[in-house]
Amino acid sequence: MAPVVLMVAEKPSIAGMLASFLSSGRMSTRKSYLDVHEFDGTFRGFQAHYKVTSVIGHVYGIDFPPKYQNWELTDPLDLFGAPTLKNEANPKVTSLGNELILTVQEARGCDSLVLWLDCDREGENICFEGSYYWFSLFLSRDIFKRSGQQVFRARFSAVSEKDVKTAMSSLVEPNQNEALAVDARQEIDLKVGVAFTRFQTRFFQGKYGNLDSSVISFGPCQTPTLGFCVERHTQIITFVPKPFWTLHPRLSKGGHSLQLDWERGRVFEQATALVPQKAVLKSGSLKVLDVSQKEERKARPTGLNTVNMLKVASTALGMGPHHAMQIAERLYVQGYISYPRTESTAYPASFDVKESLLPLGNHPVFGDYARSLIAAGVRAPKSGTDAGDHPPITPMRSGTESELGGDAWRLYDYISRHFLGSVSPDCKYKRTKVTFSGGGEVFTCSGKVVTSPGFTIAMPWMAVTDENLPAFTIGESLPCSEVELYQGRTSPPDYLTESDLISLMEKHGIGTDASIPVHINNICQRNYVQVQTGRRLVPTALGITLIRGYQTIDADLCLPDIRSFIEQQITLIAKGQVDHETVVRNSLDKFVAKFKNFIEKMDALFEAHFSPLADSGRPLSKCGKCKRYMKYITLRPSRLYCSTCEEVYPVPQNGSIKLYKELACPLDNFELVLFSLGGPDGKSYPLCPYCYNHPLESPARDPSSEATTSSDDQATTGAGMPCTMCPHATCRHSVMQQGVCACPECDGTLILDPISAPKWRLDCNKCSFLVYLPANTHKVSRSEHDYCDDCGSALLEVDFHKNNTPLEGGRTLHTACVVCDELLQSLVVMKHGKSFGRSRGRGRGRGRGRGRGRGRGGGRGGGRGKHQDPRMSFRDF
DNA sequence: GCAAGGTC
Repeated sequence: MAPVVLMVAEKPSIAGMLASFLSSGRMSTRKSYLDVHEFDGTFRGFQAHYKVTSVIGHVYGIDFPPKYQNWELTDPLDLFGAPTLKNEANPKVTSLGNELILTVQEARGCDSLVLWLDCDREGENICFEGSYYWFSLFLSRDIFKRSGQQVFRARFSAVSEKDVKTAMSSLVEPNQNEALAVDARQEIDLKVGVAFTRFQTRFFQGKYGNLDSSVISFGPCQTPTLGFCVERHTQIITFVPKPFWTLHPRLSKGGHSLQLDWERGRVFEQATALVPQKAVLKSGSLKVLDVSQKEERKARPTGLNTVNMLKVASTALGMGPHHAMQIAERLYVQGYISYPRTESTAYPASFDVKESLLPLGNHPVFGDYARSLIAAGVRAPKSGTDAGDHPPITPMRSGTESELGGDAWRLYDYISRHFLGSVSPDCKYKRTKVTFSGGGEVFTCSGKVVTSPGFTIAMPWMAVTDENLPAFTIGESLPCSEVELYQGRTSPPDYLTESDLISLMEKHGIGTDASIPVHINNICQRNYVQVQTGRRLVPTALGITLIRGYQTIDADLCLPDIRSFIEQQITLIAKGQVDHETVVRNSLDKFVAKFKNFIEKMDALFEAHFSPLADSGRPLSKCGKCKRYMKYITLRPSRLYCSTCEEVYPVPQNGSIKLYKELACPLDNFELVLFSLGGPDGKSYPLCPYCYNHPLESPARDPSSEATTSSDDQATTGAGMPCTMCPHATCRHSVMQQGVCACPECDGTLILDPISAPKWRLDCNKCSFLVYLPANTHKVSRSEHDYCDDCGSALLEVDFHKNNTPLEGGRTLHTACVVCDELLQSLVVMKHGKSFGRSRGRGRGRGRGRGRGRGRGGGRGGGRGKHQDPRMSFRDF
C-alpha cells in the first residue's frame, strides 16, 4: 500500500489551490466541515497517496487554568507567575465533529506530514501546534520513518503553480524558534493584559456606580490605540489659533478673472502683508516673469492591501473597519474577491494581469473598460511592497449590484475599480505655471489640462480637473488694481478619522492587517471612543480619564512603544539569540514592576482621594464650580473635597482652617478659607482652595475648563499659593492689593494679619518675620490708595484706643507709613528679624514705580538692605 | 467579564 502524505494548509482555500496545482486539477474532494482533497502522485521518489486539508487558523489558544479564572479569588499580581494552558481555538462543533477531531481523523494512518501554513511567525507556530499532536498518532510502519523525517515544512512566497511546485521540491523543517517567539508573545500579552484589565476593572467598579462599561480593559495594542485618539483630543483642546495674512492680487486677461497666490504664502504679522499690498497697489501692475509648462503624472495606485481597503471603506464608503472586514470576508468566501487579509501592495511575479482581467470582461459596469485594457495589451502593474504573504486584493469573479446588494456591492465595486486602476496607465496632464512680479513681490497662478485620463476612468473620484489659464507672454505687463489682504486663523486639527487611526497603527506596528479593525472595534465597544460624523473618533470621558491616569502614573503604558518592546523581545527568540524562557521571564519581570507601581499609584491617585472622602469631613466652603459646599477633611493630609465634582484640594498642613468672612475669590468663585498656624506667633492668611492648588494657571483662567490642564502633580502635592502670594493685579485679596511693605529679612512682603486683633501685626508672606503694631491699637487697615512718598509702602490707617492714644488732642486716627513714620516706628515691635525701619537706601524701588506708580499695592519685593536705622532698632530681639 | 493573534 502506497504511503499516505497529509498536507495541511492554514485555511481551506489554500488547501484547494495546493491540491489543484499538485494534481493538475485531477483530485477528488470530500466535502465536510473541512474539505479533504485526495490524489495520487510521487513524494520524494516514491508513489504516494496525498490528502490535502487545512486547519482554520490557530488550532490552540492560550488561557489560565480554571483556578485562576475567578476574579474575586485571584490576586491579579499572581497571574504573572501563573501557569498557562492551551485550549482549542475553534471548539465549534458541527454535525461532523469539530476541527481538531476531524483533522486528527485525517492524520490517523498517514505516514508523513507536509505543513503548508502561511509563511509568517503565526504560521510557523501553527506548524508546531498541529504537528505535536498529530505526530504522536502516526503509524510507524512507514518507510519515511527510516529516513528520519516525517514532518516537513513547505516554504512558498505565493500560492501559484510555479511557487507551489518549487516549494514541494525543496521541503525544509519547521522553524521552532519562530514558533516559540509566538508562544512568548501569547503568554506576555495574556498575562499583562488580563492582570491589568482585572485590576483596573475592579478598582473602578468599586468607586463609580456610573461607569458605562462593564470591563475596563487594558492591552498592549488597544491601549496605545486609544492613546492616539486621546492625544489628538488634547491637541485640539490646547490649540491656540493664530491669525495669519496672505495676499491675493486679481488680474484680468482675455475675459478671465484670475486670483494669484503670493509666493510667501502665509505671514503671521499683518504689517508684513500690508506693506507689499500697498507696494503692489502703488505700482498698479504686475509683470510676467516666467511661463513654464511641463507634463505631470498622477500615478495609478499600487495593488490594494487590507489597511488601504479599510481606509477607503471608512473615508469614501462610510463603512467602519470591522464592518468592512466582515463584508470582505463574505465576498472572499463566496469567491468574488481574493484573500482579503494581506499586507502586500505588489502583485507577485507570477501574477497574470490578462488572466485576472478576464472575469470582469462581461461585467455590465466594468466589462467595456476591462476589455479595452486587454485589447490595449497588458502592462506591468506599478510595483509596491511584497510582504511575502498574499497577493493584493482583486476581484475573482463578476458580481453585480443586484447579486451582491448594499455594502457588499459598494465594496466589491471599489475593489474592482481599484484593481482596474492599478493595471491602467497613469493619468497625464499638462501643468502651466505663470510667475508674476510687482511691488517687489512674487505671485503665481497655475492651470492644468488633462492629456490622458488613464486610470482615472476607472476611478473617477481621482480625476484631475482642468483648470484653464489664458495665455501669457514673458515680459508682458498687466494692470492690477485689486490686491486682497486675506486674513485667516490657523485652526486646530480635527479628531482622528478611522483612516488616520489605521495609518498611525500601521506606522507604529500596532496590530496586524487582521487585528487592526478588531482593536478599533474594541475601543468603541468599551465606550472609550465614539464614532461621530465623518467617521471621526472622539474619546469619551472614560477614555480620556483612563489615558490621563496612565500618563500620570506611567506613560509607557499607553504609548506604542509597549508593543514594539514586546515585538523586539520576541524577535530575539525568533533569531535564536535568546531562549524563550529567558525572554518571557525578563519581559514579565519588567511588567510586574510596572504593575506594582501602577496599583500603588492608583491608590495614591484615586483611593485616598475619593472613596473614603465622600462620607467624612464637615462642610466648610463652597466650590466655585458647582456652588455646593466642600467638605474639610482634617485627617492628614488635610484637604477640601468636593463630592459633586470629585475634586480634592489640598490645603496647608499643621494648622487650622476656617471660613474667611464668606468672601469668594473673584477669579474662580471659590469661597476663601483662612489658614492659621498654631502657637503664640502663628500667622494667619487667607487662601483660595483653587488658586492655592493651581498657581501656575493664567490669571484669566476659567476653572470650568480645568479638565484640559494636567494639574495632577499640583493637586496631589499642594503647590501652595495662598492669597498672600498671589500676583494677580486686580484681585483684592492678592499681595498686589494687600501688601504693605517689603520684608527686611527676605524678598517677601509684609501683610496685615487679618485676625491678629487685639495684638495687631504684620506677617511676612515668605519668612517668619513679623511686626507687632502698637499695643494700644484698636483697629488697623491698609489704605487702599495712599502710599508713602518716600518709600512707596502702603500707608496704614491705625485707629488707637480712645482711652490710650499717643496722638495729641485725644485724636485716635493716624494714617502713616509703618517704615518711615516716627511715631509708628517708636511703637512697633518686631520678631524673628534684625532690623526694621526707614533707610534711604532701602526705600527706593520697593513699591514705588512698581506698585504705586500703577496705583496698586506697594511694598512688594526689593529692599533687603543691611542698613540699620539708628533711630529705631530691634536688635535686642 | 480579561489580551492578541490566526480564520469562519
